[in-house]
Amino acid sequence: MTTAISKARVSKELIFREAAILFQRKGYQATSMRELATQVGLEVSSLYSHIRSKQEILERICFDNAEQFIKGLEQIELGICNPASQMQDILGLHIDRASIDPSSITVFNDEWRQLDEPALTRFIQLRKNYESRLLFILESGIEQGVFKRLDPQILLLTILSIMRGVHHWVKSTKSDKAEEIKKVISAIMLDGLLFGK
Amino acid sequence: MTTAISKARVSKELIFREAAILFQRKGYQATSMRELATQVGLEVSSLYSHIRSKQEILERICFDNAEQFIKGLEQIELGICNPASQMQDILGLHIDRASIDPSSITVFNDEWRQLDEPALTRFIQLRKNYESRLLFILESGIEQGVFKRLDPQILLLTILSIMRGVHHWVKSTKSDKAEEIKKVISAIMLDGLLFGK
DNA sequence: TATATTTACGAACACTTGTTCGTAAACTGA
DNA sequence: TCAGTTTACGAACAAGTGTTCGTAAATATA
Repeated sequence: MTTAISKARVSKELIFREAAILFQRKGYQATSMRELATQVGLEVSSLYSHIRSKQEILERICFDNAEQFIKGLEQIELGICNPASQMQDILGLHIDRASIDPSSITVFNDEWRQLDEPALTRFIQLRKNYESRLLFILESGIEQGVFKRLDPQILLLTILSIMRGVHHWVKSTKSDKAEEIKKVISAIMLDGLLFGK
Repeated sequence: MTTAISKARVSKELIFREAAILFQRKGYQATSMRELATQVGLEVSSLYSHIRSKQEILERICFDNAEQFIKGLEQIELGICNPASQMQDILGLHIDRASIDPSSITVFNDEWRQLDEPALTRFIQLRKNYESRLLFILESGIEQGVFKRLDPQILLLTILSIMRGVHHWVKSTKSDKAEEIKKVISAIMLDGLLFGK
């Protein structure tokens, strides 16, 4: 009867993807569902045919990424028990993930505080667990004499800081040179940094 | 006539201090003026006897810190023109400021995106200027053969990442060991990092 | 084809947001 | 003491928030 213009239907995935981009640009709180709707090409209320709530989007982004990192770490832990190469692999893991999906990672890094309870506590728990496993590798490396004898806690935080920053310069460096970045950071972190030649 | 219970009057400074703490904990957008009011011990409307707007608070926090860093950098630039010691001083500058006022620095680092125009553009401009001056020091160091010949852009971003993370572990490390942190990070950044002995 | 399920919509709701206004109290300086 | 200024308050406002609901169209299933 009416002209049958087939409206391009929208997938759940698209919503999460666009949400990640908006959350990255403006932050979770500053992004409205109406904004997300127009970005996706829907009316606000239509979003709720796909998702339960705004929080659900944030939770999915955060915990999906958490899962990826945990799985990656498990692989590394099961590999050769060599702290130096393990650390290098962990660097690679973070840089790769930041390259693959920068906006999602940014939300994971910066917006997890906006999680409601009980998700927030659960997330922090995962994070703590992940970090303590990194700490273990660092301590092992120190004990084995392969890492310098520095405060492992501070070492850990330094490394995490660098990794939390990777997504920033995935964008600011022109080409898609994840490999280049990996090389430079490894050079800085492992081989020694600036000084000398 | 009535019982003269003197209401403890509130200073502008207190408002900015408490705001920084709240903005740090929950983010700028997630912090309401009503929340800030009760934290300060006032009713909402009373806040506006002291400040013009919520944005003004954020602007002041961001630009005050920017000014501090710029002034600090100027001092360093005017000092001995030795890239290695200059970098060390810059590390010290960031660590000191993060130790002195962690919440303010956190807002400066993480919440500046919530600035409205035209403050946002102005802030980004300041930041760009600051970073390009750091880049210059790095490039000088490379040219003089005192830094390794690595992509200075990536070097810069790595260093900035570390500094953006400092405020996190000022809290998580027990004692107030800014000096200890300075030593470890310098060791990592300048002398060489993990490997070897 | 007819039926059931998924997706899209407009309107509305209850609530929170930052901010303003008029006014009264508290303080300051003479 | 009195005038003038600063500070605090309650009430209210307009705008924006996430979300719900009933319904209709589109798609899938049979």
